[in-house]
Amino acid sequence: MRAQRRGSRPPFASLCSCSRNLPRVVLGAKTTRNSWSFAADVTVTPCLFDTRSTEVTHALEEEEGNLPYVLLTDPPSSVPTSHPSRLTTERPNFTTDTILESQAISMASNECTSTLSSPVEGSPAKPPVTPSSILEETFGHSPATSQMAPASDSLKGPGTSLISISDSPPWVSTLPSSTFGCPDSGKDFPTVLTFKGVTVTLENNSIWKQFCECGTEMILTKQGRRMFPYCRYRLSGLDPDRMYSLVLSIVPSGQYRYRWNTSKWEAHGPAEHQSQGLIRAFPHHYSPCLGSEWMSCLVSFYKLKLTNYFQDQEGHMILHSMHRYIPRLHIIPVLDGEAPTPDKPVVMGPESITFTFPQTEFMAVTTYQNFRITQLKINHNPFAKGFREDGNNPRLNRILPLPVKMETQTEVLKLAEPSEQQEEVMDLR
DNA sequence: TCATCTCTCACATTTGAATCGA
DNA sequence: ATCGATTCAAATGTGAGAGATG
Repeated sequence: MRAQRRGSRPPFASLCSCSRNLPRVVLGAKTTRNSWSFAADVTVTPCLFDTRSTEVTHALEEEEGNLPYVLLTDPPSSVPTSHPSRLTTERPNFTTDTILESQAISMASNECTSTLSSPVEGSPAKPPVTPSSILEETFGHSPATSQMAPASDSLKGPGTSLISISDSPPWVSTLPSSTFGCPDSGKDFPTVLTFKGVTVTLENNSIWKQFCECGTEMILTKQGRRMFPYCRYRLSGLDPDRMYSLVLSIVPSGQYRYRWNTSKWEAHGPAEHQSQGLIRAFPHHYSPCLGSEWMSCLVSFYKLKLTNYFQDQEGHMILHSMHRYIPRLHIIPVLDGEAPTPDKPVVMGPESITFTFPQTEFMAVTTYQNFRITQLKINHNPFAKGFREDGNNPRLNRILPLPVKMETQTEVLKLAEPSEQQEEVMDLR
C-alpha cells in the first residue's frame, strides 16, 4: 500500500487489530469521503490504543482477505484535553530502577547540551534532569509489527499533519551511499528536538554518535535481535493529564541495497520491495500513559527486536538485510471516551507528531561488516562482555591481519571511553 | 564451474531474574 | 525478612558451512 497524499487533507493513523492476534497500525489519509490512501500498516500490541470509527473496515477486509485490521476515521475536530481513567490494569514500575536510571541520566545528560535547531523548530530547551525511573515491563507484552509504505512516500507531503521533524535532514538524505557512517563527525547531530512545544531528547546520544561515526549496523536474525544501541528518549512539553501512545517505526532511509566493499558501504542495486513499502512500528510497552508519566521517565525501546524473517509472527520489526533504516518516534495523543480494545483504532490525527534523530540511522545486516562496529558493540554491550579481552581477543586476532588490528583497536579504545561504557551498561538495567 | 556474497545455526560466554535454603 | 548460592532463560558475537548469485 503506497501513500498517496492529495490536496491539503492531513493524514491520520489508526491502530487496530487483525485476525491473527496481532493488531496493526495503519497510517493513511482520507482522500475523499469514501476513499483512503494508506501510508502504512503496522501490527501493534493489542489493547494499547483508543479507538474510533469503522468507516473503511469493509473495504479493507475485501482487499486483505480475512484480515479485518484496518479502521480509519475522520480526525476529531478537537482533541479533548481531559483524560479517561487508566486504560490498563498494570502500571509501570516507577520506583524500581530509579537509582540506576538516575545515574545513567546524570551521565547521559552531559551529552544533551548541544541543542540544535531541528529542521522545523529550534529549541534551546534542555529538559530538566529530574529523578527518573526507566519504564520497566509489567504489562503482558504482545509483539507487534507489520508492513507499511516507505517513509519517504508515506510520511511526507504538503499538508501533512504527521510531522517528521527531521524527515529529510541534509546530512542524511544527501549522504552518498559510500559515506554512510557519518564520517564527518565534526558535524553535530541534534540531541534535542522540539515541535509544538513537545521536546524529545535522545538520551543516549553519545553512544549513538559513536556508532554513527563508524556506520551503525544492526544484526537481523530469524528469532529477532535487539537493537544496540537502542532508542532511549526523554520527553517534555506533553500535557501531563493527557494520554499518549508512543510508537517507534523504522523506515527505509535509502533507495538502494548496499554492499560492504573493504572499508565502506556502496550502493548495489535498488532496494528490495520498497516500491510496495515496508515500514514497521513498535508501540512502547507502556502505551498509553499519561503525559506526566512519560515525562517522568526515560522512554526506552529496548524490547524492540529486528528480524529478516518475513513470516515472523512474534511481532518483531521485519527489515531487509543490507538496507539502510532510521527509527522514528511517533507521539500520538489518545482520544477520550472509549477504552482501548484490540478491534478499535486510535486516530493519529493532527496533534500527532513524529521525531527523527538522524544519528540513529543504521544498516541492517545479518553479519557485521565493519570491524569497528563489532568492537564498539563488544565494548559497550554487557551481553558481549565475553568477547572483551582488553584488545587481545584471540578470536579477533585470528581474523585480523596484525597491522589492521593494531590500528582499529587503537581507534576503538579511543572511542570507548570508560564513562561511555559505564553509561551504556547502566542504560540496559 | 567457480568465486564471492549472504545467511543460518551451533556454540561459548555473560547477565539478570527467579528460586531455594539457611 | 534477609542474604547468598544456584538455576535457567535470554542475551551477545564467533565461525563454519550451506545456499544464492553473478
